[in-house]
Amino acid sequence: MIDLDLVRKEPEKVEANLARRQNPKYLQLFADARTADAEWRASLRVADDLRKRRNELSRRMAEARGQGGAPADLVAEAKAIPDRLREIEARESELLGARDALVRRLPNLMDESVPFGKDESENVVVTTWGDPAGPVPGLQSHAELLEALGMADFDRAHRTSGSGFYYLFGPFVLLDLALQRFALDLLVERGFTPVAPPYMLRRAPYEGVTDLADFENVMYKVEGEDLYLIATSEHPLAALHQGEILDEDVLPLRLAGISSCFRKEIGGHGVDQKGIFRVHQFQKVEQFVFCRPDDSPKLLEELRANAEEVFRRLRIPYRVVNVCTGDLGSVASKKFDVEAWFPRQQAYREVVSCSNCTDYQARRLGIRLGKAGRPGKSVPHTLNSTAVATSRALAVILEQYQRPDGTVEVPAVLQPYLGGRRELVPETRPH
RNA sequence: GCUGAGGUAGCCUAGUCCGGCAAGGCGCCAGCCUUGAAAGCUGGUGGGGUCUCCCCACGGGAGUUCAAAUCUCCCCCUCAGCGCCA
Repeated sequence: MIDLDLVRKEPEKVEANLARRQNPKYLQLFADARTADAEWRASLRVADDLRKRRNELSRRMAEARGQGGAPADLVAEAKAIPDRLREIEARESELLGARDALVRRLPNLMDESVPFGKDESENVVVTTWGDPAGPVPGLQSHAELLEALGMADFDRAHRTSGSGFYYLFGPFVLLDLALQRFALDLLVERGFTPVAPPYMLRRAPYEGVTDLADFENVMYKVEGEDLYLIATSEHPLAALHQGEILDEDVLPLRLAGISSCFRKEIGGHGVDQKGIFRVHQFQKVEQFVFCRPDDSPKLLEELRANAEEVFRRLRIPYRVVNVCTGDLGSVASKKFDVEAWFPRQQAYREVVSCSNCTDYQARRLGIRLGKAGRPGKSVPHTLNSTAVATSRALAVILEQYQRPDGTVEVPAVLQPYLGGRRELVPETRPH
């Protein structure tokens, strides 16, 4: 949620920022929000005047209580107020509800360095690392390869759970765990605290952290409970300090979340239909930060550097793009994507998303900055970035480290986590 | 799941039985005092507005009433005990 005070005091600035999104619906939303706010404030004055009169009369009647009672005309006036007030207050709360609903739907204000563009094709490449290999004849898709290795079963998973699910087996499961532990160790080395969060959240905190428009499309709801499966550990990490006052002196808080992630909407199909690239469930190690407002640009670079380091150590070629105005979601103020090179597809595909959400999530979650136990008026900033999502990273490893004979080299940095195992070779499962 | 106790400002608490301007403490801020600090003293310390004044705010909502933290109803959450359980 953006700062209502800013909407009132510097509407031109907010409007200009929203205009860069090139989506007329936001400008309309903004205009509607301002109108609703003005109407609510006008209505509030009328109600305030009436409440003032009621309080006056009420006070005088209390004073007159022991002295023969209040004059009849006062009583008559007082008795007439509640009905009128009920009507005005109903209108007032309706206007306030409408105002809040509109304001909450406004997207975050974008950082000035976000490049102007219409969609993801206009994201701006800011860094490239490694050599993107040319086409390799006979290179198998990660799904085919996994099945040939005997380390995944997609058909049975589709039967038991539907498409977008998978069974993994044997050493590949250990590789998944190795990747998580590798990323987590890297973050711990850099001052992050590992966090194992709840995998389900109530709706109220969830509304604080996500784009509400996406909510119903993405979230799995637990039937009969006010609980939703998390789409990323970013969400419970952000909600960790819901309603609290964070002491400036303890910031920044660097958290490394580790969890399974659950998503209903998994996007397009085609080349990814089978496999682990687009799935309903995957593991992710996530970086999350609460910080002072001034520090968030610097921390965005820090998170991005950590994410890049994961892929450098894995020796996976990648590039980083600065996500343009037309492709930026509604929560982030600025976002980098790290895109790994998938040789079979001859394309860079997103493996990391690294965002500065400024005060947008924190304000919705009712988190305030404070000092020495005293609440202040400002709101901390939050940032998040993938360290590694194992589904995507494993998919790219299977393409990059695949050998012509159908075996797979284990990336050097992961070997210590696998007891020194250096390759994946076909296995016969006893079932 | 059952039973019980709770939810009041940044924190802790009183007020609820019996309706009438939300009291006190801690912490924090400012001033005085001091070589400096502590202590002490004085004042301030939720949100909003048409800002010497007024309105709102006691978990949320509805109701009764001239008037609700207080009475009635519904709901939410937390804790404790019991039950179940990897």
